[in-house]
Amino acid sequence: MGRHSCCVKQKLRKGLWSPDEDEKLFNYITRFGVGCWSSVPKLAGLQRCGKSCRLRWINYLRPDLKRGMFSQQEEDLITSLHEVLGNRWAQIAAQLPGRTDNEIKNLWNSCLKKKLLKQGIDPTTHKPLNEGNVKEEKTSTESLQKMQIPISTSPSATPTLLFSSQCSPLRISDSNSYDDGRLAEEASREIFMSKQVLDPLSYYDNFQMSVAQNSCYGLPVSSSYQTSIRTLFDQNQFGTNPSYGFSSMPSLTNSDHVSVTEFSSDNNPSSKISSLFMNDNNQVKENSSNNSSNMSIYNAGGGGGFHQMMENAAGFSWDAENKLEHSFQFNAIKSEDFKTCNSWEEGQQNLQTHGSIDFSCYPLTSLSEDLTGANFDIFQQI
DNA sequence: AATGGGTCCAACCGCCACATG
DNA sequence: TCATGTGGCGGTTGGACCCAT
Repeated sequence: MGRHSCCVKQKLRKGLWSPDEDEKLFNYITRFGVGCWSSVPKLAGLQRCGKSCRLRWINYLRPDLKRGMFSQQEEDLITSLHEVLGNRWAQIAAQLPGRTDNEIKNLWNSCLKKKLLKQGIDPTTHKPLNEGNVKEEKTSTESLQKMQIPISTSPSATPTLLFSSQCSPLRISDSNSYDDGRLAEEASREIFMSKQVLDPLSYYDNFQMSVAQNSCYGLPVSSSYQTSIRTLFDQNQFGTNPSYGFSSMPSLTNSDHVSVTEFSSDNNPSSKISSLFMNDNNQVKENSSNNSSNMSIYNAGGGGGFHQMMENAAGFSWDAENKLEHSFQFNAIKSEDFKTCNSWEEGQQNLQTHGSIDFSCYPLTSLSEDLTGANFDIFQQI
């Protein structure tokens, strides 16, 4: 137990991934998706265990990753979420589109913890250090109760975290069971702590109302924090495009488009990939279809989301001699090629038929897998 | 220039939960 | 019901990098 059987096999590489390995994995996943991670290394020609491949994809190669520094707003959000959720990094990451649990965990351990300590706040209890030992046991549950967040250990459900439009208390929706408007506290407390899913559509719609009521997560929110969150959402442009449904693949703002263009004009190999994507994308008809897969969402709203993905893809930090430029074989993706598919197999079929990538059919991970499902439902309903 | 300490982060490890036969 | 395989998560670590001396 513990060590996966695939890891026991001999001659499996460990340690840092080479650009060549990244390339193989990326090419494989983008072409065929992921059916079973344990079979990926073999099929992709990698001397790695499936677990390692999965981690690499999740934490580094996935196109919807937001790379770069954390904004102050993101840090604030992480701190707030940590106060409520503790070290449940995957759940925290689910609230931060494009960020991985590993990334957030690292940020917490290297920066945020220290920041709080400097401010005289116990990073574990989020109480002033001199009060840290007092009523420590109450902290987490109190916060949860204030926020009307159900406490649970059940891992089965995948509810959606919503800002209520009617009132500040948090509501939980698993998109099936709780859409009758019951308050979270009426719903099972078994759910939220086990797994929460951000429903970006409801999230933003309702967020606006919550902000108007000076509340967030059912708690009073300072104006500065509201501003922070507001900015965070603005950055992700949820509000400007009704087609947005995949929060882990945020859109670019107009300025982002400019930056992409500029970025593409230099001689950076990565930017050449970006340029390649941009060229492909320029051929894409900008007709967003709401009855579409998540991938098609990239095309929605002037292609912002698609650009974001491409920018992120271009943002792979290959070393100076990276071979992406000539070795990655991305297929031109046309919007009409994107069909809603209900299974991985179907996605494979589409892939073979259209030669395009449909990420909605890919098993995603802690950050986005739930979003995928949630948003898929949303788009089916629209 | 060499080196030692600190920081950061990608990746690994160990465990748990769940699915399947 | 049990054994086994796999995915997912949080904790930990090793090495690359940075900076002061």
